[in-house]
Amino acid sequence: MSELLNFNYPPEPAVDRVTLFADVILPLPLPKLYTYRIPFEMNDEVLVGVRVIVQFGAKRVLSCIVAEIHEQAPADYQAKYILDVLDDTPIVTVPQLKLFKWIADYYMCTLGEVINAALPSALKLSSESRIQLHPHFNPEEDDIPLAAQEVKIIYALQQNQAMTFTDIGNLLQVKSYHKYIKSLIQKEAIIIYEQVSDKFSPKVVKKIRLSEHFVQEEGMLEELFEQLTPRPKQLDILLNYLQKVPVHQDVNLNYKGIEKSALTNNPHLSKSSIDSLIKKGVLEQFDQIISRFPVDDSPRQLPMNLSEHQLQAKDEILGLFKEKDTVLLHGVTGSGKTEVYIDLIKHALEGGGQVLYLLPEIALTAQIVTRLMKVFGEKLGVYHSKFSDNERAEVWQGVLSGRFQVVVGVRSAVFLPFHNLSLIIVDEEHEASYKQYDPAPRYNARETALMMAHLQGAKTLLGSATPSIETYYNCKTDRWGLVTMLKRFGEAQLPDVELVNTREEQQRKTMHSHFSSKLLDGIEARLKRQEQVILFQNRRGYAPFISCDECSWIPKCRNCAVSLSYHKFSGELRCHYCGYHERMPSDCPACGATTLKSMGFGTEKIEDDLKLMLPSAEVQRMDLDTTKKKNSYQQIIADFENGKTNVLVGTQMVTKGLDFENVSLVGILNADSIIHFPDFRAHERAFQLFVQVSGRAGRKGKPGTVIIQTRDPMQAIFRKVKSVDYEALYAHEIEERMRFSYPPFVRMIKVTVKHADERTSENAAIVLAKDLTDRLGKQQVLGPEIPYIFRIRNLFLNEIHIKLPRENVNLRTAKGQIAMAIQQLYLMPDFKGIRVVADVDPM
DNA sequence: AGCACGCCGACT
DNA sequence: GTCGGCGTGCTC
Repeated sequence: MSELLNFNYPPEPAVDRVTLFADVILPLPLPKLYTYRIPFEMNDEVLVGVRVIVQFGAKRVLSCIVAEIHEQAPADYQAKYILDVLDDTPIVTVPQLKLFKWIADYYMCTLGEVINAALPSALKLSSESRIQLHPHFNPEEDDIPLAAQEVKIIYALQQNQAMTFTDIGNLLQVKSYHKYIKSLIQKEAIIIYEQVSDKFSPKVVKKIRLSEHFVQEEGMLEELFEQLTPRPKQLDILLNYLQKVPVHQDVNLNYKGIEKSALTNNPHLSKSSIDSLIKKGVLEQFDQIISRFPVDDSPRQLPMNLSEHQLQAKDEILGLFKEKDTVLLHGVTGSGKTEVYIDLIKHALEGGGQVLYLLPEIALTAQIVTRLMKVFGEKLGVYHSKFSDNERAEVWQGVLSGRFQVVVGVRSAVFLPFHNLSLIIVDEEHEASYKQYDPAPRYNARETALMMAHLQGAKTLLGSATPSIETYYNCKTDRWGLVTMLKRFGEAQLPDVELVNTREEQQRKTMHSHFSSKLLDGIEARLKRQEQVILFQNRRGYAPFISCDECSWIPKCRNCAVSLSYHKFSGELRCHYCGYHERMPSDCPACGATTLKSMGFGTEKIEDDLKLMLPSAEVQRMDLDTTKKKNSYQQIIADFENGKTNVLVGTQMVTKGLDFENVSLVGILNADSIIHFPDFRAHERAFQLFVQVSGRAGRKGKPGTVIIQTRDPMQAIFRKVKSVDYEALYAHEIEERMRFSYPPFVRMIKVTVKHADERTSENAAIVLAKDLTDRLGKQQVLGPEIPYIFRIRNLFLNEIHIKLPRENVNLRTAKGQIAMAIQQLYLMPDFKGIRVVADVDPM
């Protein structure tokens, strides 16, 4: 038949029903994808990126993400059918799937682990076994002998329709309730089924509006008034509604209606009369999905004016973006980087793209969110780890739908379903907290952001006052662009850094507990002048350990190779690695002496000592222990901001992003513990930390003072801190990194071998290291060595460090070799129960 | 990750 | 004799 003739016929019905298969990512740590068959009727609904429900194994029903659709029937097994499709449109985008694949490859984990970390659990479905009465079972009539416990279960099921196993367990209050369930199944009194439920529930409000014909047709309202005259209450409601929604002015207002509660909270208007109006068909009730995030309706801030320096920085950045994908904005604390970011975000939005603004957790404060809200209003999504799961799911949906054009978020915000990114900002890019340490995926959000930008053709702006050596190296070698802002905003001066030799003060006996006389005098002087003080101590708790004066006994964790920290407030000894805790003993369990003394010091002791020495001071502590509750962090900040507290003692938390105008002194209690940390990044971190803390001192005209307590003020790093000489630090560090082969000259992978038995762990690590050496070469493999903390959660640790040269090594091949070596180890009968974890680019 | 199948100790 | 402990292995 010629094509011309065909032209007159309607299109053929789809007789050729294609058999399609879907490869899905299960939210489990499994190395590969699983292939399911798509039922014909779902051919159009199953798309890459939607969630589908499948049966996995004999019982389990799981929701998973479709990664690929094809016609290739599996050769060696019968594919099961997909049971259901959950989404009309994909909830994971194609560029996202590419990114997840990259994360799994690069960080040596499974796609399932990435999906698990990425999806808010409200979007993950859970299957729970449910128990209900057997449909043919009638407890009143059927005469089946039942045990007393079984009767109890049947009775409860009559009340509840369906129960879970845990419900039954709670009901019977015995451990071995399974046998009763089993027995009841046998007696055909109950059945078990799987239920998958969507946990995400949008927040809705009940709203009401007038039924349409009353507003659409002339004269209907007048008629209604007459009708309702004998019903004064109902008339009242109608009048009230019309007052709030002036339909006569604009008919369209009716469509939006008003919240039902807006009428019922008036004592004269009762819910029942509203309901009867609904019944009559005068009003109609409808649900509206509303945002869990309060929308800031306050007028948009006037366009802010960038300072000359900020404007210049912005222009430079935009200029560099023309040739380079990544630019570092090196701006000292207080140089006003945030305004530059905001301006760039606006610029990107005008171009129609999405923007992701990443911040470390401690820097994502209410202050910054409020500020961004003022500028971007409803377009801004916030993604914070303290948010509830529903809130996170809502941001996810909002990014998908395009409601949120800008997202400000923490590390995990890199997982959001962007599909049209044009700019990513990674503020405080040097922060170690961008790296997830445990569990997998052990990803670095900065690197992940760079890859995402690459995949979506977006630009990345990294920002820091103290860039990481790796980042700066990339700028120095011209891979990335560099823009500097080294002037403090408003000509604020650099703080004056004073070093105090605590060794000398100790000899002169002028130390008061852990305070040098200089620091203590400094604090007192500020208090007199009504100024505020921040004290930094990089250790929480009261004391890192306690010791008996008589017999030198030191309490240790029973699960980890660490001493227990003393937390005075709770009267406990705590392990900071596994959370084990016990009551602080009153006398020594070893010798019975009552001479237990705390050794060293943490934030809690600083707070305590200070309260004793300066009773008039209002001291507040800010660390992991005081900020666990949802709003406690905000409260502490607020109290300090409005002057309720004069001295803030804290860990890392006090170093980030907080701008207090009245702080004129910052004290660093024990600089040495930070400088002498056994790690190749110790100096870099110490510099970053000291400079960041110092940045809290003196703003807006008041030059601040920083007092650093150390046993050796001659250490070179202090000169660099004093003059905030980043270049000097970089020059020194990069030289060391080159000489001793550390990043950025090599890529590092830390392989940790864990086992409950010390010898097994050690032997396995030796065998693994040998295998790795054979595969990768002698130069590349270091160790195994026993880490400083050699036992955590009852597992003995051994570490192997792998250094892969940047050039001439195929990273992918090398990782494949490492994965194979680990697989090989797992197969050895001697090492049953061994756990091996690979951490790529460890921090 | 779960859950099933499978092989050895303390109880109805 | 059974219930039940958790070791190993598989899940499209």
